[in-house]
Amino acid sequence: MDTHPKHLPADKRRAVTVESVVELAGTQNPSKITTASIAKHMRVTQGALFRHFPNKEDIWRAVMEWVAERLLARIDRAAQGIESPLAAMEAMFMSHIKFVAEHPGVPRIMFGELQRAEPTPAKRIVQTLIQRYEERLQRFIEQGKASGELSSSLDNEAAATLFIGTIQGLVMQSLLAGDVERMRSDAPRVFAIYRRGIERDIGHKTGNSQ
Amino acid sequence: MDTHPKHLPADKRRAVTVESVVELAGTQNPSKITTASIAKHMRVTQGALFRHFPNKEDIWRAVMEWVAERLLARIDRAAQGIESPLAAMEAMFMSHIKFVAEHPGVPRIMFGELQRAEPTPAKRIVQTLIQRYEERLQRFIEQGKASGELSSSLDNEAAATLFIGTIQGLVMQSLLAGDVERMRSDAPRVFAIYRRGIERDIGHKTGNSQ
DNA sequence: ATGCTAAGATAGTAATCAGTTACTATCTTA
DNA sequence: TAAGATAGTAACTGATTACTATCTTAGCAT
Repeated sequence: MDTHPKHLPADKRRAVTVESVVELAGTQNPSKITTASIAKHMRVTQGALFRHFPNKEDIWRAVMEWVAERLLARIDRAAQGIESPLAAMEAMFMSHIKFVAEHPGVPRIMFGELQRAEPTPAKRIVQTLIQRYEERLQRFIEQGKASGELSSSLDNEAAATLFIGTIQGLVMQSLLAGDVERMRSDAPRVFAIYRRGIERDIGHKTGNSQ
Repeated sequence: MDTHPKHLPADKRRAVTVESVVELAGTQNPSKITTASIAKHMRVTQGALFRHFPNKEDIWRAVMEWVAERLLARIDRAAQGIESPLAAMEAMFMSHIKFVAEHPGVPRIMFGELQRAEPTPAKRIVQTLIQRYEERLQRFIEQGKASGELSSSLDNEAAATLFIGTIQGLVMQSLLAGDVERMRSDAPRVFAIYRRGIERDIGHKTGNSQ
């Protein structure tokens, strides 16, 4: 069981490359990831990368596809089979956080990509990812309104924006602190406030009696 | 009135440099800002920059100081003289958004700096900025609880995290869309949900009667 | 006017980057 | 088992980077 066979079929090698980039992004600024550092991480010479990718931009495109695919699959699986729309949204939220905690490089990559002014292929993919994410959210929000779980006066778009923004903010804060675990522990507490902001306002017990 | 005098006193030149970087970051990836591009933007040769800054890192440090100073001043001024803690928080929120909309380079710079793994001087400054920001929020949250505007069962830390996260998410979305104006128009709608999440739950009219 | 000095211009440097080239090793299959 | 296809290596190239050494001048005090 050699863990580092010299020769790999092209598709395997491409997969290894993408995973290497995701791993590297977990410990360093994505814009500082060079083809040389990627190659070193996967124990291959720098030139070998260009046997499998026409250029570096295409490596980033492949990375973003990997991310988008996995993330959407995770949140879809998390929400699957849950009756309550609000509970489904919570499951989406938590699974998203879990995914990011497992791959700390992912938010770095996404934030980095969104910085770009020019519309790179990778940026395109992030944009459609968020678009699809919002579609899913909108559906749950509609259902939630219909079922009476969510406030009927709720601003759908704003609610979706805030959902994603909440995650982004949470992730950003833990990147800042350099503490991935904080993200996990803060997630339920922060979602509780978001939840309170969108749900129908019956059943709250504020306990404020002053 | 020559707008481009050849020689400037050192402090003026440093100020011009910082402003140039902020402007450049408004239209391009901060990590792609080179000393040459900064110099070109301010109509000076590249080498001239190093008469006023020992190295590039120190330019970024100066930029971050500029940002931190201005942003804190703006949100403090916005909240000044407002009785209601909740209203003060709303004013902080809106002035922050306004500041970012005026300087689209600022979030790019901050996000970019937070990406860094190594603790650069500039990153340090962002960290203390957010720390001070949170202090101010905590104060308003405490006051809000005391005055009965905010839910007494509110999780202070989570509320502060979400406040900042909400802004970050909002800004990120508009960076993504490449539309700064969207940020301005979405801000009140998104804040409304956040507000609902933290305030005491009397007086809501959901209108949900199904 | 004159001389001094801070600010800028000019023209470099070494390091690093993505991408290329000529060649070699390994796998596959007829 | 020979031959073609695939994957990898080593060394390189031109472009770009932050930074520097040396020369020039603008603008000020006297």
